Amino acid sequence: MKRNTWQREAVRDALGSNEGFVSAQGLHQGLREAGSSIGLATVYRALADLATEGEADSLQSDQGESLYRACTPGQHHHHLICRNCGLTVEIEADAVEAWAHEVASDNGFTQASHIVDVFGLCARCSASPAALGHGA
Amino acid sequence: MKRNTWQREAVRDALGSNEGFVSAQGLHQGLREAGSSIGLATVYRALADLATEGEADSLQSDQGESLYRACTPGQHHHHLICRNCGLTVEIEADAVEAWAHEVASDNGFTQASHIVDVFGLCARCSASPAALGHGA
DNA sequence: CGCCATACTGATAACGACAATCAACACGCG
DNA sequence: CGCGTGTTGATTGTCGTTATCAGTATGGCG
Repeated sequence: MKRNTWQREAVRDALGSNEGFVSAQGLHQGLREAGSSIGLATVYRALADLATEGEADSLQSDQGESLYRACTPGQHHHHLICRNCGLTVEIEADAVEAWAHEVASDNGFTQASHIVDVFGLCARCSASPAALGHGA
Repeated sequence: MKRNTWQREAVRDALGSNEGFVSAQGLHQGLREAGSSIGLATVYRALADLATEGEADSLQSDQGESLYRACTPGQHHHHLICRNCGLTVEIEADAVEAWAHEVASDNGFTQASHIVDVFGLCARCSASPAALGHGA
């Protein structure tokens, strides 16, 4: 049986109140700082569950860290992510979906799935080179 | 000065003689079994160098492992990867490149880059359900 | 309302991948 | 041949994630 725990809710809530992708550890730290006594392992579990149930999307950062973000459930979409501030925009890509399946078929592949994410600098970060953090 | 060592060559060679993506540790193990006395750290270094120089492509496995594969140097391309046997086909996707930049621009993003990989089952694995290992 | 079974929690240990360390070494050059 | 230095490789450390396991809270039921 699946129980209804405040911890699960806390993670879901923290995820929903975040604009970009967050790491499990970052989320845990944020919750702790907000006064919660939630455990790290629980955050990992909750995030894994959320991702499995389709309520959260996950991707891997450059360093191999898993990042999570709340997403529109039951809808296939991709992400446009700001490399600097983490701002994330959900994007749809019917054309890309079609292309992926076509390419797969052309090569005899079946059961095609795909990973498609676009990284860049959002308008604000593009306009603020100083914020890029590589100031000499 | 950059030296010409047999280790670097061994890694490059091992990478080239492999059809799909390999993990650093897998490659190291393979070289060891082939009689080489190359060290694990050296394999990591060589792979990182190769990837930096554009002679190898890298992607992250589901478990967060970094996988490498030899690729056509200096050319931007993506991959169609068999989920079962690892067979990899290089694919070009001008349309997707254009789409990615367009979507980024539409949302005010600059310096767009993207991750695009397609997974599926290759013709052989599609025809051999028994090989999928989850016989039920 | 209180009890019980059990799913869940959370601190910690284990684990795996990877990076850093550092002495020994080999390559290339004079 | 001998020197300088980039490279190697065994080992250690770091970091993210998962497993462990006893304690706890949840929710159904008497």
